[in-house]
Amino acid sequence: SVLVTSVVEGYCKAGKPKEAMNVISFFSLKPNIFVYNSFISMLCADGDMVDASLMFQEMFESGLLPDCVSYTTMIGGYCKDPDMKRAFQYFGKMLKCGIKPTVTTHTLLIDACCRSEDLEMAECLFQKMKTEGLVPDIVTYNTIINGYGKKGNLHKAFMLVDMMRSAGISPDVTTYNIIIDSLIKRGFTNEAKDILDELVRRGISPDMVTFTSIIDGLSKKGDFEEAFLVWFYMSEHDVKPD
RNA sequence: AAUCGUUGCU
Repeated sequence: SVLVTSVVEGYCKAGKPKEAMNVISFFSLKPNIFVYNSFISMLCADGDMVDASLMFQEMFESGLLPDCVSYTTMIGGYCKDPDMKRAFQYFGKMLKCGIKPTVTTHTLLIDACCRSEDLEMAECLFQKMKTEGLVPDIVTYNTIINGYGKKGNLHKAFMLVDMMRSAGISPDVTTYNIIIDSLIKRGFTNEAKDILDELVRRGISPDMVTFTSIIDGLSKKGDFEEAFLVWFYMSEHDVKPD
């Protein structure tokens, strides 16, 4: 069993989840739900939704009922694909099975809707989750702020920052990075700098993402001197790498 | 203990 574990681990680390699962079934071992979810997650990360859905089905047929994480993982896989039709199919399936989608499930779908430029659907999910008694967290807010920001609707993005504050959630470095990147990509360089100042004033440390976002934006604008100054500022201060 | 969601460049 120690041997099996290490062989399975080896296959997983080598990025071969299918082979690892074959080893498990060869020894007629019954994976539990955590093992199944981990494997489904690996396949989804690989973009292999064919095998992910096969494994989801296999889990079902072996008598293990997929849980919220199983469904959310599958939805996440299809959102990345992106195959929103199937993503929403799984969303419907989990509702039908009486499994309550979580904040994570909704955030995942909101993010995918934003990426497919369907801000209406994103907004709809955002409203719906609240009526179901779910409380959007900082990731949900950052996700939808990013959706509006990237689309150039900065007014709405700032409104959502206010909304999250009223909900008692303080914007974090990711929130600021999203706003700064959205501004700079639309050419609002000075406004982006103001936000950078605000971030520092609030005691948040800018990170690598903050600066690469600014430097990239300035370079694409052809403002290499400014870009260099920011780079210089960055090397003078201790910027946390990821 | 171990499985799902958000920001830049590449």
